[in-house]
Amino acid sequence: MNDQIMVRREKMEELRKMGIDPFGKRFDPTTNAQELHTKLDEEDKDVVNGHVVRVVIAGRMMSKRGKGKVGFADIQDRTGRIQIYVRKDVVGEDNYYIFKRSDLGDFLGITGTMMKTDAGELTVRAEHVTFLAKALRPLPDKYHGLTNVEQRYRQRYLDLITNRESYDRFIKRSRIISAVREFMDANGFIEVETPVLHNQAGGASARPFITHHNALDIDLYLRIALELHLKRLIVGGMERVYEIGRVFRNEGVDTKHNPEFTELESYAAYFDFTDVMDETEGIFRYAANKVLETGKITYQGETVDLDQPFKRVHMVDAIKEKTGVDFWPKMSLADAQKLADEHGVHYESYWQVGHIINAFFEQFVEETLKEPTFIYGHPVEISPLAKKNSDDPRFADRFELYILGNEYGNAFTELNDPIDQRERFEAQAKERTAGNDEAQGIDEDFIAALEYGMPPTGGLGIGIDRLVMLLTDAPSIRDVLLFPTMRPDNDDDATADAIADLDDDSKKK
RNA sequence: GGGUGGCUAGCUCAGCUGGCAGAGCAACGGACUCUUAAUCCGUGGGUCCAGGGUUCGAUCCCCUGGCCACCCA
Repeated sequence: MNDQIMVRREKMEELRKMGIDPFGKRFDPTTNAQELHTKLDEEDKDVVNGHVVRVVIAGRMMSKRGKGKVGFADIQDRTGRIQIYVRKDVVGEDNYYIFKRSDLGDFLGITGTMMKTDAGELTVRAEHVTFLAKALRPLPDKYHGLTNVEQRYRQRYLDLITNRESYDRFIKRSRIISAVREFMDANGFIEVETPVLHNQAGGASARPFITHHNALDIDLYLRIALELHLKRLIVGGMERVYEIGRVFRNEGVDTKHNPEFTELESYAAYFDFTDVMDETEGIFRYAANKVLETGKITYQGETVDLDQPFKRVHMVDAIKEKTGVDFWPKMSLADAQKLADEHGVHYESYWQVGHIINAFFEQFVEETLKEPTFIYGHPVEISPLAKKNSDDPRFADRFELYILGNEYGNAFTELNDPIDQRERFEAQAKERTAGNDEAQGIDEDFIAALEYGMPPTGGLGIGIDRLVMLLTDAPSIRDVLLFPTMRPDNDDDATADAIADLDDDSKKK
């Protein structure tokens, strides 16, 4: 315990002795910082000072400038900051003492009247200061804020207190998600909730987290996608459904990936993937305009106009344009492997032609797609849940949305032929055996659902975190996650982990 | 998985070629009735990420480990 913490504890006891609860009780603010600034910032000093406007505000004291018998402080609430002015001759000796002894970080309630200072700053002239809660630990530097990246993630509350741009970004995140819901609701979709615990991980290519249910004595998987349950609801006749939910993928962590993240998935009966393109454009455009009040955005120094129609390009055409390699002619696996060798594209033994086409796309095209672009016509081999194109069954009626080289969405005309679906699952199972541990298994219950009949359907998945990054100009996914996944930093935890690792090792043996 | 960088007071950061651990903010005491990164005078505050090694002597050099960030695959 350092000196500052000890001093604050002493002050806490001092308050108790004065009959003041250092952790306070219910308080009734009548307004907030933003409302006051909006109403009065533009008014002349004489006008503000000439009228008695009584207000009650509450918040955390962020800075304090005192003279002997008069002091100023900045109070921060959820809407911003407002200065207060406390005079000993106004609030009285005891009350002034409480103000004077309060620390940065303490919560105060102020009853007073509005004024403007000589410098023109809107200020609450206190008539009384109510002590609301003691901060027993000192806040980060009032000027620099908290800059230590690790600490900002581990102790997000400190980041939120001291770094307003971070606070505002999370407010925007909330508004973006609300806007997405508004758009979906307005288009006749209903929001549903499907299980997080799955008997079988499916709907995407990813390694799942495994957990265990004690009473049933079964292993369960945390979902890696929402897809297969939502499509069961289309079978059930709900016609337009969406879910915004957390999915979990047991893979690495970097600036674009967190083990748990938020996905929007929607399914609409009688849509095909071109309708879903329209839907996707609508979501992006609506969210941007609703939250940013413009479709023209800047992300990491690059500008994008979401109000313009998004480009629509077939994957094979995009590859041809960038590399000159033409995958339209029918070719054998050996032909494709030769092309891959010539262009330095790595491939696995179990890959088919389609996998190689996709690898060309990822290696040569993806990062060049700056303008919002729907890349469609993915190879069937990497699209086990998408319907084949009726003119060219090598490709699926599927698209991904790219903006500034990053992927934001994945969608297709859903495969509703249960016979074909079984074959696709079997191909996945074969890949799994061949060494792809991200390939899916065969979901018999899902196939059974399809056998009862699913209407032609268009489905969509959008990474909400990526969307929030784009709209809030955040360089890392961790900047839009309140509590990103972190290793424990506690020594005791580290020891516990080490022991757990030893246990795992002994089990393997 | 590989590479690079970071970890020093509550926070933000210095710390030279290896020679008594530093500043600003914050805190404490004092002065000050329109300040605003308040000012002025004074004071206290350290597991230099951890462990080992080299050395008369290590925040600094070496090794091992931890956590974080960035880049690459």
